[in-house]
Amino acid sequence: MGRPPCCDKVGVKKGPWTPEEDIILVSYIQENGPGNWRAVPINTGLMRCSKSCRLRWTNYLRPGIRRGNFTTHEEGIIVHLQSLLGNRWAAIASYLPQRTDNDIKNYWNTHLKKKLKKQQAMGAIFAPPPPPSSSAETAANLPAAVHLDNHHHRYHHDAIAASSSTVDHGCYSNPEITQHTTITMRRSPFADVAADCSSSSYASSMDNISRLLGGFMKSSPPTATDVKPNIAVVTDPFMSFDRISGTGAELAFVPGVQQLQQQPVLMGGISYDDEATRQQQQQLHHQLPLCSIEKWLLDEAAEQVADLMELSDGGCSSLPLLY
DNA sequence: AACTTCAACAACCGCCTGCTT
DNA sequence: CAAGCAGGCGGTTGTTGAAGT
Repeated sequence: MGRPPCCDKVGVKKGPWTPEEDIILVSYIQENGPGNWRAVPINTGLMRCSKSCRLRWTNYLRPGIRRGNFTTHEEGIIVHLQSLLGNRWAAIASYLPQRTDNDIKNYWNTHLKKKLKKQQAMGAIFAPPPPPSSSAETAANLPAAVHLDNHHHRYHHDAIAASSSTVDHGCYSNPEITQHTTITMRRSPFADVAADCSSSSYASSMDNISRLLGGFMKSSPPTATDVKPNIAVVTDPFMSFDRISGTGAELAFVPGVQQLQQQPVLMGGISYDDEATRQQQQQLHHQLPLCSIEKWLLDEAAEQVADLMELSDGGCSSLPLLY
């Protein structure tokens, strides 16, 4: 037979989470680590279903999440990836490690969709036909799994993970994680978590309640699960992480970062400020075989989109009809 | 000041896949 | 091998605050 039922729906609380519930959940995860969500409501006494607990943790409570204030660069990435992958928000979110799929999805639905609609309307009047380097062409270079199978998008992460070589810089390594993961920069779970977020409602103003719990997870050895929020990997060494600066660690950017078993680490812990380092990065970059989508991410296209989006913000859009 | 409309986003719902028993 | 659940994902709804009338 199968597993016992997750949680009976009778007596399950719905609606917004209270600070008390958040603290209970965070405290529990602090002790036991994320995972085994079925046990969470049972052991904590929370009148929430396991799914709700997981969602609350994944989208709002876990350290390392940035909320709101999407940069133009991030917008460009989202727009471009959406044009390639469709509404596969988890896949898109894997390229923006500090963003959750839910956040990206909401941002798309409330901001970007309108923005693009507007731009399309403008483009229909003013824009020339799409250039040869349109998304269709780019998509043609992607691994088949990327654009063929909507229900198996996780396989494209696998494909990416498998196609990406790993480079051991010896900065940090976690034996708990598979051989894919070789280096990460340890980052304080609370380092600038949502530092610049400002919101009035509880769910947003408490956008990371774990900050309230000093030393969260500090004592716990990093496991395959709890390392996730603390690391990030850079596949694009020249990607602008302007809004992430000051965190005390270089951030990582990795396909499938949300899926633990898929965390190949390509680079880490390197400053891109000086030219020597930049050349070093370029060398490294050339040494690393990248799969198509990563190559694409390194392509100028994303920047072009970002630039165009920026232009369009000024009210004079000439965005090519990529979408 | 009161009411209506709009925007933003948190959270729920249902489906799918893979795993456990 | 099959049944059935957990976890993950995307779509959608509900709630709240801001802006407009």
